[in-house]
Amino acid sequence: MLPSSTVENYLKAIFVGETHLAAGERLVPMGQLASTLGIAPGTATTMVKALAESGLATYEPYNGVRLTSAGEKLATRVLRRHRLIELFLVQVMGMRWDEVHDDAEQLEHVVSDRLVERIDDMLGHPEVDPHGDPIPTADGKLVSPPLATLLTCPLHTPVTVARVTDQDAAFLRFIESHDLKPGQRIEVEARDEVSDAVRLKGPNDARMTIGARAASKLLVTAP
Amino acid sequence: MLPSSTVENYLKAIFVGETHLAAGERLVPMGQLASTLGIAPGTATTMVKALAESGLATYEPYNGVRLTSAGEKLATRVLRRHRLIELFLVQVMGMRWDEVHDDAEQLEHVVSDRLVERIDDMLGHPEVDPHGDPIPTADGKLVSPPLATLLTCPLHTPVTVARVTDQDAAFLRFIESHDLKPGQRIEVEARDEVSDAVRLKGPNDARMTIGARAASKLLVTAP
DNA sequence: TGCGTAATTTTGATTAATCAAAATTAAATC
DNA sequence: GATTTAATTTTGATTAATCAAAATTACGCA
Repeated sequence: MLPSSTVENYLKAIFVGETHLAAGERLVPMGQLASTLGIAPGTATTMVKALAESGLATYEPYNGVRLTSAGEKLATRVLRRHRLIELFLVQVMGMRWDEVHDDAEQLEHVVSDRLVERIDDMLGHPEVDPHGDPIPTADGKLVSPPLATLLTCPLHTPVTVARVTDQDAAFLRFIESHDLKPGQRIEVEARDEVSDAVRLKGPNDARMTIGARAASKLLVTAP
Repeated sequence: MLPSSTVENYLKAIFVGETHLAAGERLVPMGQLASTLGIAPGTATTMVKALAESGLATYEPYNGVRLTSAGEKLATRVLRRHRLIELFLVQVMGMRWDEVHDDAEQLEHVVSDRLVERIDDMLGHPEVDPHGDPIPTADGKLVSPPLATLLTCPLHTPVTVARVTDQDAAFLRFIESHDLKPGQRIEVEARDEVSDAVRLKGPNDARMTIGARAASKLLVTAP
């Protein structure tokens, strides 16, 4: 029984939910799952029980859900397709990086393995998508090196933007227009708790100040 | 309310069903619709009533179904996407013409208008897909010049293969391996009712004999 | 013109995915 | 520790799409 688009979306959401878990936590809460999928809480409960029934997830009532290795395998397959498609749409189809997410969200559920591998070949087996998100290998392996954010990296030290963890189009356009896309060398000059702000020196020594919430979405390579 | 994949498939099936109708007929019979969609007859009846309800089709109980102009418009949009995608998969992705149908069948329901138009631009606004099927324009116009088949074209007269009206992979590979793809110049040398056979002279003066059923699937431009 | 066959429609059920709202459980506060 | 609050689960319904099998209608033919 191959998974429906709905099941694939649940698996993906649980998978990324797990990666956002605080250290030590092991289960994604139902409420979070429901809200990232935009469904009613009761629906999530019902569906997760079904996932557990078919061996794709482990469900602990009132505590949350976690993927089994079978579930993880499927989830990384979906992520692989999604990220390869995003990169394909940018590199080959000439679309902007802020407009490919929705298309990829649909296409990821219908592209054949044959087509995905053609895309992978055509792109030269890339390791990351346009946002810097790592692309799982065909056999489900996903390496995501631990990265600092602009809130945690050292001050006055050049770092390279590696990843932008927000797919919102307006945010992505902001990042692009301020030369903060993955690959750019930047430096944090100051952080201020009170004003909730982070001052940066971008490429060409451009100065800018962004909010802490935005800063936390920019991942950079340690020094 | 945008149409579901299922509705799009019904519209497409009715549309092509209409084109296969004998001259003078106006309605696609339910049985035919059900069998091309691979569903039970009762299901087709139920669904077609719903299509009529939403103004996409005209339904005459016991007689059949026909698209309204609204239904036709949607059907040609789906056909446009399908055919552009098939050509894209062959031309850009380097897939074989006999393996693109199934992918296109899925992709046609999820590609955005933006992506379709990118594909159309990239291909230079093509008029036909790899099988010679005409591609509807963005505003729903579809011109399909009346073509002869290898059963109806004049004997001993060079003609050009224009269209292959069967998506079966094995059949398409046969056509390709005998140099009978759209664009090739060929000539019918003889037809025999009794043996149900058609003798052809292909490119490079290659001789071959094919069955009438196969011959009827090869459309050619009048002399 | 009536009868049998074939096509079509109805009927009753099923599955997947969903919601709203009620009921329950766990956590947090006092 | 008792009580309020927040999260979660249950319950009862709904919608889209489907099937199998029974009932009906139309059509060809003798």
